[in-house]
Amino acid sequence: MEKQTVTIYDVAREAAVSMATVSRVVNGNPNVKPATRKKVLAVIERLDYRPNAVARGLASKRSTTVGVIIPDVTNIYFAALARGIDDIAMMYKYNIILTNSDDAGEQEVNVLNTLMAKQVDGVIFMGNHIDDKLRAEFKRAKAPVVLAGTVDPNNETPSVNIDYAAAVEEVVTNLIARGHKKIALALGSLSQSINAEYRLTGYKRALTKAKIPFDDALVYEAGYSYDAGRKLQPVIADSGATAVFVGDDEMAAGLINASMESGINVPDDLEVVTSNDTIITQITRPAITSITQPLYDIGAVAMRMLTKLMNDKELDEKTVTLPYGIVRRGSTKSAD
Amino acid sequence: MEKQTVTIYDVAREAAVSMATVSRVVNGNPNVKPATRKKVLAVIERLDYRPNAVARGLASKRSTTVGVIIPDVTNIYFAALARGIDDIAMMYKYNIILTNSDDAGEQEVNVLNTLMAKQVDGVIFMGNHIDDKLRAEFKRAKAPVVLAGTVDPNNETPSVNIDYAAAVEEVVTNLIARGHKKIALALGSLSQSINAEYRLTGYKRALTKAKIPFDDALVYEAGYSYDAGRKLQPVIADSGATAVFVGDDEMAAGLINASMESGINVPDDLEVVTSNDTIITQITRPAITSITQPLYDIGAVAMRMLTKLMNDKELDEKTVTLPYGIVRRGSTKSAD
DNA sequence: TTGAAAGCGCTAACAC
DNA sequence: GTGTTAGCGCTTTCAA
Repeated sequence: MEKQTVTIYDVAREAAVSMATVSRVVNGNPNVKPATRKKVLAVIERLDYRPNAVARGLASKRSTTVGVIIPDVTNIYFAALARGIDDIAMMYKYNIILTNSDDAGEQEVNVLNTLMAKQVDGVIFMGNHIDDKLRAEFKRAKAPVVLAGTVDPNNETPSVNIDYAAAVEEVVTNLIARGHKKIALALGSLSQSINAEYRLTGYKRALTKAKIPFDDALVYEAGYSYDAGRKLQPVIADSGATAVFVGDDEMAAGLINASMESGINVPDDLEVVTSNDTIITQITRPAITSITQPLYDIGAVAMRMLTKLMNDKELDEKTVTLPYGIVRRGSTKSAD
Repeated sequence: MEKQTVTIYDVAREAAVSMATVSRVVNGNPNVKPATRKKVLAVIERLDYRPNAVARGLASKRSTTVGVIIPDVTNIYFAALARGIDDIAMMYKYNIILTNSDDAGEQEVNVLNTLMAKQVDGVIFMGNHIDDKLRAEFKRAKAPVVLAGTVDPNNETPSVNIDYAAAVEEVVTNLIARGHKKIALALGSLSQSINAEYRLTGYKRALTKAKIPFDDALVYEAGYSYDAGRKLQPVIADSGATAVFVGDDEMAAGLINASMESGINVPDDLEVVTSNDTIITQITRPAITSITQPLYDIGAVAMRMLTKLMNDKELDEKTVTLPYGIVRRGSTKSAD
């Protein structure tokens, strides 16, 4: 299996120039006489020389790879961000080391450390919660970190998001306007700040505006999965809620399917609104009214910010808030 | 932003041992006196020393990273494989450089080359088609390549798959047994061998067994997307087909939703069977009968094979065929 | 415009 | 059990 490898030194010898010159032509340095460049290029071609990025990384202290920490590639929401990240990374000649963290703090720290060991030039972090431990690691890291679709309540780390609180507030306000008094909130764990500090906040703001008392019995912590949604359905049915805002599309799909199966009509008996506008929202019947987010762009913008940081440029704004929307589909009754 | 970096040399000096000894304890080499090890470990702790994986890679010629080429992370099917790959990689202390190829030959070749430049120890390739150009690159690569969920008709590259032809044959045979004579085949491009040489083959075998003449007007090349499925629906409706086998779950979902909306009942007027048993198949109404594949395991097994190859071990079998199943859901009529 | 030479931080013989 | 010494393949001053 061992194939001999041709190095910059071989090229230099064959072309009768120095390694430095070869390095210059490989790196597009303009200070090379066209004739020399041509000669070197010919030898490179003939020898099929491929620069060794690892050696280059060691010498230059830049690996041209960035780490991406994702809860789970299999999660449609985060996968969409990842695609935006990779496209922009590629555009800037970076590669992505992708690692799943399962949203587990310990794993996130481990992964971050192995990424640093691999000398990534930067890191994009996606997750549902950032605790002090993680924040400390970000600070300690010698490469910049940008959050994508991930909130840091302390606002210490640059990030790209939508205004989750405002979006939820708008959704719930719409629901209230249509007469709902008991609106359930189906979220992931409240230990995650996106839920506890943003979605819940938006929800409460809407209630307050409408002078509806907050009832924490209507707030449910479940998992972000289809089955979690199904399991939650009877619980929500018992609560007497007539509408529900859900934090994850798959969960919303499970909730809707289970409702319809048990004779609870969506939207007549229960209106459902979800969060991420993934393809799931179009596939269910009824289709799901959802907050819309520029998923791809969240990733893309985060990666753009990271490239700036990696080149020691200043960020125009540390916290980028992209616009959200709300798209009405069959899971809610038509506008009033 | 520059943080000074502590090297193996610093540790050696502080611990009053040689670099070699530090290297040994870092790498768990047993040939170190416990007392020495302890002393070194203490210094490592105190200095917060982190080995530089790039330097290690250059010196040892092993980067402990593998390249993963995926058509699109956003594709639920491939994402599921990717998760299996990453989990096993992590288990073996490898990291994954993930790159999207959009199934485009040229991009696949580029990406493969940059992965090789980064000195990956191996590559997992996922895609819908392998042409001669790509095969040549695989051969030329100095790191082993394993295909996951991807067929090489020439069988030159190690791979992990299910028996697509047999699965489709079984599906179509079942359909025929229930009285269908006109069964459509909704696939991706026939230039992709998984379609042209496997699914189509299985389809034809089933027809032949039942002495039903093959009609290529019933074979449709569409895209692997929800919208492609929707667009295909009227075409299939016009064909007079009473059943259809679909090559992608999202496409099947689009086909089903569009059918129901235009008054064609699934499964009464049109039975639908799909290929990948992703979560999509449970979300639609009716839910979709599907071939089941051990998605995660396809990735996991491929990665296991790759670890063997990377350690110059022999493969028990070059082509691994994992078992498939068929799960009946609402998009087909109940068993006869 | 080009070359010489000194590393980058680590591993891997080899010697002791 | 431990140290010495070459590199790994490249970038990057510094001189020329």
